[in-house]
Amino acid sequence: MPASIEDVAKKANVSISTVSRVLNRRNIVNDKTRKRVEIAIRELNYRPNVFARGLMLQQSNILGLVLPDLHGEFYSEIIRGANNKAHDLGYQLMVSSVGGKNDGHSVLSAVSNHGLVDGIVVMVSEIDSKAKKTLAGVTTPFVVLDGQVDRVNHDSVVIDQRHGAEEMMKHLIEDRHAKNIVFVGGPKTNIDTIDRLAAYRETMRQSSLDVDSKDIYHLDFSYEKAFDLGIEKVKEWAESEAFIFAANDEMAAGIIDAAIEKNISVPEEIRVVGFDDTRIAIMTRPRLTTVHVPMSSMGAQAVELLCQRLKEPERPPVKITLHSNLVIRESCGTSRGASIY
Amino acid sequence: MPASIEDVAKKANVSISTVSRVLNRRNIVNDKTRKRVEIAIRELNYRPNVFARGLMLQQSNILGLVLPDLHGEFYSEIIRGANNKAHDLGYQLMVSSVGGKNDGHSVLSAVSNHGLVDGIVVMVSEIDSKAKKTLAGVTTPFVVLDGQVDRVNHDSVVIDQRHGAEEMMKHLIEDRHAKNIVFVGGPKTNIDTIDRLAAYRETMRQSSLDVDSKDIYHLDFSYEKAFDLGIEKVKEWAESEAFIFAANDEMAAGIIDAAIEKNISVPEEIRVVGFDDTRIAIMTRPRLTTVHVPMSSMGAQAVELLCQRLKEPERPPVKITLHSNLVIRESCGTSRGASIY
DNA sequence: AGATTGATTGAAAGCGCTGTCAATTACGAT
DNA sequence: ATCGTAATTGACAGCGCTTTCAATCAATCT
Repeated sequence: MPASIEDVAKKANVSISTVSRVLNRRNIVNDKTRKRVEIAIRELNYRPNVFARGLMLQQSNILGLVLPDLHGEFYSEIIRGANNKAHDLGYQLMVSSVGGKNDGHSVLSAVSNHGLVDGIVVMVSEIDSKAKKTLAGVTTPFVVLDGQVDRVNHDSVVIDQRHGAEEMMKHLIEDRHAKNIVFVGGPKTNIDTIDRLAAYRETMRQSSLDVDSKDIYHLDFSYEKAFDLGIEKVKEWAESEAFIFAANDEMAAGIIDAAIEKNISVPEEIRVVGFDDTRIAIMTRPRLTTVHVPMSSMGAQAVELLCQRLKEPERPPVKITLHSNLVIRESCGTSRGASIY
Repeated sequence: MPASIEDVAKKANVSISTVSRVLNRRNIVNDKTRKRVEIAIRELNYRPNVFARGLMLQQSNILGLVLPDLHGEFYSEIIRGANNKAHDLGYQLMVSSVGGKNDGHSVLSAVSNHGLVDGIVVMVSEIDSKAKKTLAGVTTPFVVLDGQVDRVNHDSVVIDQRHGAEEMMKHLIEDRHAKNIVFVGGPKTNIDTIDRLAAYRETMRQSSLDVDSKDIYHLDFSYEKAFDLGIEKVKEWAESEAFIFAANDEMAAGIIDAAIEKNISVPEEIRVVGFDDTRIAIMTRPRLTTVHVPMSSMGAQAVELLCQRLKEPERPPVKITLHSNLVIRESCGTSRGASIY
C-alpha cells in the first residue's frame, strides 16, 4: 500500500538507484534530478521501508533498554533520559522489563538475538551467575547500566553509590553525632542494596561504631513494607535515639509516616534519611535528607556510550562513573544548607 | 555473521523451503526431516532475521506507544501496563515521548510511517487541529488513549473522568458541605484539565453554587507551582473555608505542604483533594482524598484493543471507557470508609 | 576532430526470508 | 506391474532497498 522506491522512481522518471542516492547521499546527484526526485517523494509521501533497509544495512536504528522493572520514579527517569538521548542521536528506544511475569532471560534474548536492535542498554539489579551467562551469550553490542558486572570487560555506566552513601554516613556520624544507625535496605541480593550496605558497614567500622545485625533490615523498597516496619519499631528507635538510613526515598517516606502515625516526631525523636533523591524526597514532611542519584543522566549516558560503541566497535571498553551526592534537607535535624525543593 | 536460513538448510541437508516450513508450520514436514532441521537450528544458534521476515510479512510484532511526556508516575504506569500486555500478546513495545525537545509531529510520523511498528497507541494530551491532522495522516493502525478525539471514528480507550470528578464534587458538596471550591488545574488546553473542570462547573451549577473565575487556576501539574500558589493563597483559603480540588495528586501535595508551611492545618482549616490516586496520595499527611484512575489498565487495554484491531482490520471502531472513582482518605475531613493505603 | 576525463545515471545482483507451484516420493489400490 | 493419490520436498520469484559496475554524456584537452 505505501509507496515504494520504485513508485518514486517511475514518478520522477529516474531509476531506483537514483532515488536511493538522493535518499542517502544527496550530494552526488545532479541538482535538477534531485529536485525532481524530492518532489516525487513528497507527493507520494514516500518513506523508505525499514525492513528492506534493515535487511541491506543490517541495522535498524533501534536501541533496546532492558530494565529489571518499570515501577517507580527511578526507572521512569532512566527511561526518560535514555529516550531523549536516543532521539537526539537519531535512534528509537525499545523498552523491556525483565521483572514481573516476564522471564528475564527470554526477554533479554528476545530483544537481543532477534537482531532487531542495534544495541542494548541492560540494567541488571541482581547479578547472579545465570544473568552473567545470559549476558555472555548476547551478540548484540550492549552496555551495562548500574550493574557491577565484575570482570566482565564491557562498556558500563555505574553510579558511585559508595561515595554518596559514605558521605551520608559521615554526615550522620560527624555532623549529627549519630551513634546508632539502622539500615533499611532492599532485597539482600539487590546490587544497590549491597553497595549501600557495604558503605554503611565500612563507615561504621571506620568510626568504631558497632553494627548490630538486628539493625539491618531487608525489605523490598516499598513504602508499605517500610511503613509496617516503622509502626513496629519506631518507638524502640526513638528510645535508642536511632538514625534510620533507608536505601531509597520511598521506604524513608514510609518510616516517617509510621512515625507520625505513632506520634513520634521527625527529626526530633527519630531521624530518617533516604536515597535516590526522587520527588518523594521533597514531598515528605520533613523533607528528606537523601543522596542524589542522577537517574535520567544514567539513561542518557548509557545510550550515549552505546552509540559511541556502535560507531567504533573496536574501541576498548569504557566505564563511566556517575557521582551521587548528599542532599541535606530536614529529615535528619536542623539543616545546614538545606534546599527548599 | 549470524547463521542464515541457508546455513541451516545446508547443515540439515534440506532446502531452505523446508527450514522455513519447520519454522512456521512445523506440522507439515516429515518428522525425521524436522528433527534434523531442528538440530541444525540449535547447533547454529540460528534466529530468523527480523528484517527479512518483516520484509516478506510486512509486520514486525512491534507496537509503538507515543506519550505526551515521560515525566511522573502517571505515564510510567501506563508504560508498565502497556508493556506487560504487549509482552503477553507476543509484541515488543517501543516508547516515544512527544514532549520535551522532540517535535511531536515528527516523532509521531517517525514511529508510524516508518512502517516499523504494526500499530500505535497514541496518547494526546492536547488536541488541537494540528494534532488531528497529524493523526489523520497516519496510515498505521492506531488507538487513541485518553484523548477526546471528537468525531474521529477510531478505536479508543478513555477514562470517564467526568464521572470520578463529579463523584468527588458531590462528595465535597453533599458530604462535606462545601460551599467554596477552588479548582487548581493543569494547562488550559490540556484535555484532562478540560474534562475535570467541566465536571467542576457542571456540579457547581447543579448545586446552585457560584463559580468565581478567580477560583480557577491553571498551573502545570507540578508540585512546585502548586506549592508556590499555596504559599500565596492558603491563608485566604482558610479564611473562606475553602475546599481545594487539584487536578492531580502532585499539585494537591504541593498545596498541602504549603499549608503546613504556613501553619494552616489540613483538613481542619483547608481541605485539599487530588486526582489520579498515584502513590503520592498515600504519602502525604493527611493522605489524599482523590479520584482513582486506573493508569496501568489504560495502557494494557489500549494495547489489547490495538492487537484486536490488528487481527480484525475491518471491525468497526470500539471505544472502551474506563471508570474513575472516588477514594476517600483524610485530606478532606474525617473519613468515611477511608483506606489506609 | 579525436581522445580523455569526470560527472551522472541505470542495470542488476543480492540481503534473508516466505510462499507458490511443480517435482518427487511413498504407498495402497487396481 | 501400473496407476492414482497424498505426502513431502525443492526451485524460484519476489518483498524494497543499497551498492557495485558499467554505460552514457558532456566537457576538457591534445
